[in-house]
This record gives sequence, C-alpha cells and structure tokens, in this order.
Amino acid sequence: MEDFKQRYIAARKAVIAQDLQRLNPMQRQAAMTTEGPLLLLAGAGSGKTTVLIQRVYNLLTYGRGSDSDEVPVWATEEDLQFLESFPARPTEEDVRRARHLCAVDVPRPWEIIAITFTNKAAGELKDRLAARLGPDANDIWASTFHSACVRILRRDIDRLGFDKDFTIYDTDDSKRVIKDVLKEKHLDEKTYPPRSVLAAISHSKDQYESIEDFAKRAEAANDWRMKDYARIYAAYEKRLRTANALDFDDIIFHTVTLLQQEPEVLDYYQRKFRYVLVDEYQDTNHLQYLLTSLLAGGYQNLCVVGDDDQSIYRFRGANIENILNFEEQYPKARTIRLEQNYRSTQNILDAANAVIRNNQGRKGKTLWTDNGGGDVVTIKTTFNESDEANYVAGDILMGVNRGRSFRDTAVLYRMNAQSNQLEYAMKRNGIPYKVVGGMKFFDRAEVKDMLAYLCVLNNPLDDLRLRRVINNPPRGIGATTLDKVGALAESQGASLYEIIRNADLFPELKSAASKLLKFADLIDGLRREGTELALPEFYDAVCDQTGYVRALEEKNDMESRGRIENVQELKSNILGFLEQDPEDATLSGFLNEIALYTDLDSVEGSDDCVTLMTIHSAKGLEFPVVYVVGMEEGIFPGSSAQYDQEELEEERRLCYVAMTRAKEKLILTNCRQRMLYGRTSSNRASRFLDEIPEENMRWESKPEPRFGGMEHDSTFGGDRYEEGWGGASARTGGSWSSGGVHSYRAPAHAAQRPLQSLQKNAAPAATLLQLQQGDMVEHTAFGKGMVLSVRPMGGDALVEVAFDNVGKKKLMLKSAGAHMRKL
DNA sequence: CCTAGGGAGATTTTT
DNA sequence: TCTCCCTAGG
Repeated sequence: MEDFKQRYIAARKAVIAQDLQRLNPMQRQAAMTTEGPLLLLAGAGSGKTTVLIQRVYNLLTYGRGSDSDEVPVWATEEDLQFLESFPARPTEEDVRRARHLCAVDVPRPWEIIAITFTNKAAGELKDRLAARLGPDANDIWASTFHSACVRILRRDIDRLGFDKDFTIYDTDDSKRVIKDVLKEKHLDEKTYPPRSVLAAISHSKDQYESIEDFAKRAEAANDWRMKDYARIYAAYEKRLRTANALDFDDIIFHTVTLLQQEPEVLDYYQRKFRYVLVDEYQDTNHLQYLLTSLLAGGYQNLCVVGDDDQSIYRFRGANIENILNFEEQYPKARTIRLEQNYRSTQNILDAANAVIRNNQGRKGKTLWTDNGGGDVVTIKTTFNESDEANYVAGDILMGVNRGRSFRDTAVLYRMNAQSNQLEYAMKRNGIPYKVVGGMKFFDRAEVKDMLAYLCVLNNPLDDLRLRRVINNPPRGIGATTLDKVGALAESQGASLYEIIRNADLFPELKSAASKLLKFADLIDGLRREGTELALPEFYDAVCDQTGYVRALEEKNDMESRGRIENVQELKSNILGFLEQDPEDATLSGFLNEIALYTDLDSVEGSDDCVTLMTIHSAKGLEFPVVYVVGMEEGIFPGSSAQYDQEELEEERRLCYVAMTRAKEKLILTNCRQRMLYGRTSSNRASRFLDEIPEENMRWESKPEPRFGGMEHDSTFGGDRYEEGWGGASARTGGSWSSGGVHSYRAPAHAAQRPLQSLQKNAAPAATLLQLQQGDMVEHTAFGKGMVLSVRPMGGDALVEVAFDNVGKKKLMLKSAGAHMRKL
C-alpha cells in the first residue's frame, strides 16, 4: 500500500513535469511548487513571467497535484500503470485521463490573485494568461496592488465611514490640497515644502502609523517642524474625508485597516484567495507587505517572485528587507533560484555579475547563459557630455550601417537631465528617437480638466476638482467669489457644491449668485442626463454643454487644436474601457480605472527609433544594443551615495539593472568634464567600471575610425585632447582610480587647457565637408542621397538631404558630416 | 485672464 | 544651465 502511494506520487509528478517540459529544471520546479510560502529568486532575463504563467496553468489544471502526498482513494493499480507508462505523445483522451488522475483539489480561477506593480505588467500578465488558459483567465485577479485594493474597498469601504463611490487623488491633487491647507493655516511654502510634507505623510502611511502616532512621534522628538507637519497632516486627512477622497497610499492603507478591523471581510478574502502571487516583490514597501500577509494569511499559499539585486526603488519606500527576510518571516518557505539567463551574452553577464558581487546585502545569485560569449563590453571615455552624445550617435549610425535597426538600441542614463545632450546629438544626426518619461497624456491640462468635470459629475462633493473646472472655460466666477464660497463651506461644514447650489440664500454672494446657480444647474442637468445616456454619449454631452471644447475652438490656434485632439483621445479611452470591462461600464468605474492608469503602457512604439530613458524606466525591458552614459563618480553612483553604504548598494543594483538590459552589445561611456546645473566638474570614472573584469571589457578611448579613410574626421574635441590626457592608459596607469581607492589627480597641464579654447580649435571650418545644393552624398547609415539645401546656422549648417531609401532628412553639418562623404 | 519675468531647485517613479 | 511655478502687472 505504501509502495503504491509512493509510486503514484512519483508518476503523477512525472506526468505533470512532462506537461511542463518547455521549462528548464529550475523553472519547472518553481511551477510545480504550489503549496505554502515560496520565494522565487528570478534573475534578470530568467523567464520569470513564463514561470508565473506556467505555475498558474499548473494550479488550474492539477491543483496541488504536483506538490502533494495525497493519493485519491479511488485510484487503481491500472490508473497507476497508465500514469507510469504515459506516452511521450499522448492522445487527447490520454491527456484528459491524466488530468483527471493527477488533479488534486483544483482551485477556481477567482481563487487566484496575482499582484504586480504597474498596470502595464498587470496587462501583460492578463494577456499571457488568456493566451495560455483561454477565457478562464478573465476570472483570475491579475492586477496591481492599487486596483486590487480599490476593488476590495469598493465593496466594503462604507465600514470605514467612506462612501463607496470615493474618488482617488493623484499626486498633483494631493499637492494641491497641501497647498490649500498651508494657505489656510498661514504657513509658508518655503518652510513647509509641499513635496516634503507629502513625503512625510506618505512615509508615515507606509509604516502604517496612525495620525495620532505621527503627532506623538513629533512630540517625542520635540521637533517643531514635525509638529507642524502633524497639524498639516491632520487637516489634509480631514479634507480628504469630507471630499470622500483617497490618495494613493490611502488605497492600500485603508484596505489593510479594513482587513484588520473587520473579521468578516478578512475571512472572506482569506478563504477566497487560496493562492496569492506577488511579482517584483523586491519593490514592495511595508504597507504592501502587511497587505500581502493579510491576504495570504489563510492558506499561506504565498508565492513571491523577485530579484533582490534589482531592488531600485528604496527612495519611494521599497524595502529590500521584505525579500531578504522572507524566509525568516515564513519559516516554512521554500526558495528556488532561477539563474539561467536567456537574454544576454556571457560577457555581459560576467561583467554584471562581477559588479553586483560587491554588494553585501543580497541573497547571492550568479547568472549564466547558453548564448555564448559574444562581444566584450565596450567602455568609452570622451572629453565632455557633448562628445559623449556625439560618440553614441555616431556609434548608432555605424551599427545601422552594419544592418542594425534604430529600434534595437536604447540609451540609458541616471538622471533625466542627461537626456538633453543626447537629444541634440540625435537631432543633429537625423537619428529618429523617442524619450520615455516626458509629458504624459493624463498629465496634460486639458485631459485633467475633462476628467475633473467627470469627477465632479460623479461626485459633486469633490471640492478639489470642482475648483479646477468652475471657471474653466471662464464663467465670470473669479478667485474672490470662490474664496467667499470656500469660507461659507468651511463655516457651514458643507461642500463647495452645496453652497453653490444654494447661492441665493447667502447675501454675501449677491451678484455672483446667479452665475453660481447657473453652474449648479449645468452640473445637475448633466448629472440627470448621465443616468440615461451611455458613457460615450454622455462624454460628448459634457464636452458640449460645459462649453469647454467650444472655448478651445474659438481660440483656433495650433495649441488648441492639439488640445481638442487630446480631449477626443480621451473619448477613445472611454471606448477602450467599455470594451475591456463591459460589466462595470459606469462613470465611476471608468474614473477609478483612469485614476490608477498612466500611459507608461504606451512605451512600445512600433516606430523604428532609438529609445532614450532613465535606467529606472528601463527595468524589465531588453534591447540588443544598450548604451549607458555618464559612468562617473558623482553621477552614477550619485554624490549622495559617496558616503552612504546603503545608497551605494542601491546604485550598484541600478548599474546591474542597466547592464542586464543588453542582449548583445553593451557600451558604457563616461567623460572627463561635465556640465551639471551650470557647473563644470571633472569626475572620476565610476567605480563600477573598475569592478568589471579586464577580460570582459575593452576600454576604448579613441573614437572609432570614421567613414573609409576620411581624414577630416574630428567633430568637436575629436582625438585631440586624448593625447594630452593619457586616454586609454588611465585605467592601468591608476591615476584615475585604482582598486577602490579613488584619488584623482588631474594632469598638471589640465588647467592650461580650458574648455573654451579647446572647442574653438577643435572644429576648424576647414575640416568641414563642403557641400552645396545638388551634391550627391553617401551617409554611413542612410545611404546615398542628394543635397536639397544648405543653410548656414551659427557656425554650423543645416543640410537637407533626400536619401534614396529613407527619404528627406535634416542634418547638422558639423555632426553629420563625419558620417557622410561627397560622391 | 493671460504673460512675462524672477526665483528656487534640480536623482531616480508608480499608483 | 534649465525648467517649472508663482506672482505681479497689463
């Protein structure tokens, strides 16, 4: 009997393993470990999402069959033999029978929750689950922390004294409220920067600290500023309450409170979620940790996936200890490491491994790959940031010349401020590019305006949004009137809307009363229509009746036209929402969705262009060719990391993330002189460069040879300064940096070579390509073309060329000339 | 209500 | 150095 049991369990595992044969052994083990706490340490590019999908598939197909000692009482010897001799190529009937024999207590899709951080990640997860599992996938809770919590709160938040159709304030809204509070309390924005106040509030909420405890902490520390923060915090919170609003932290904070205070609710969700998965666990903060423990507290089937080496969000509260201490918090936890990398070459991985090895606070992993050695990592030192950008641009063009596409390439930097020079270089050279992280669709004023209208229509008590729209378009309701209304609202304990609705009852408002009532009528009228119209038609009515779009039309300039387009674009968002979620096609449903949505989701453009972004935004992405610029002490690692070990380790993880984005080619650059915040400074080479083993890198200091033997190849500083500065020998010479001790000595003659004179000498007009209209040229990347025009522009020239293959392009002669020759 | 100009402040970012 | 935000003035 015992023997039968053992054999059955083994055979069952083997059959399930066969179903998961596309996974490597570690991945398969991860997918088959279904019960109890599981820590899945998934290195960069190790196929983490694939494992997650397969794990859910396994759960929904076999339940705990792959991870259980139970044998069905009805199982017969014949069943066992069937499993033991399961064919490599089973028929459909075989599969059906195997599933029946192997399944143990299969959960329903809605008993599984998979939590991610971004909407993008949640969307991808949903899509891939749907592709693997079909319609069942729709019932799995695959969502972000925030949207899962909103869903929970929408059911039961009335138990905490909020209305169920609460609104969500984004960071800007919160800031607005803080500013209002400061004004009301006659506190100075300079002494109490709203940013800092919000950061303190957010931090407090993250620690799951009550307002009272915050105040007590301030008392105990006897810190007058903190005490004032506590007062501001209290007023802020009161305002959110009366507006029936939650800020981003509240969404999770109140969910935790709800679960802790209401045993019925807790019990409901603990029974419901038999399996809990959390992705990017290294990015969770304390509050999210609390939430996770509560949700998984029933069955304890908690699988967290993450990579301690990629924890790069400490500054916003991410607590790397969550993942480092998981095994202590869950003593029964099992740990599985995914170390096989499917993305990069071994040289890139060796370099990245060597860098991250210098960190103390880590679990320890070593990535390896079957992909082969590939090219060594290139390190390039240039004179200043403009040269650096030119080098990157030139190298990209050369890559294109060898058959790469622009879209294969990403340029990563530590700070957004670094993108400027790069953008210029791309523009000058006619390289198509996009910058990730600029102005976002939902941050645009007109989009926010329309959303504010919808918020007010959904919830007229929303004072904040009401203020935004009441005089937009102008309705003759100015600041003075609003101040009076605000004061009345305060003294009556009512909302702005309630005062406005009854404006004729207040003599103070006299002349403004009719305008206010008219606005209230507008809101009420639209609200009535809202009960009858479908969402898209309702939106049209709002655009029309508020006069918002008409005001833009009357302006009739370029900018307004763009704005109208965005207002219309918002309608397609509504349509998209309806398609995706037809059941919850209400206004408040849409607003809730939108409040948690940012347009990072649109990162993958199909256009063939180079991507410029910060390292942070690059996390999770991959590119065949990756440039990381600004590898300098003071930049990367940044200055605040110089004397702070924790911070330094975070920067090193960031470096690790940057390096592991590259599939085939990784190029790291730095420069000797950089202008930052109006100051020029000489920075030592980043210590991270020293941490890369010699055998995996090549420190290049000379610019790559340019187009077939052209002599006049110096763009700016060109090679010139290299001689004076010692160039490539810097590393071995040790004057820049040697073995962790960083004592930089500037070469003695550096002072005699100011940047100014150097630049003047560097690009003498004589070396420039002489071009005129009608000339035929050949460009490294764009091929042959004809010069359409040459227009002198401030010591340089703008050349327009019609290329045979890529069409017309405008190029700057000084930069592009180096990649072009006259035919 | 809009615009220009001064002043401050400037890692990194999602929800 | 650049950019954003507030304020003062038209």
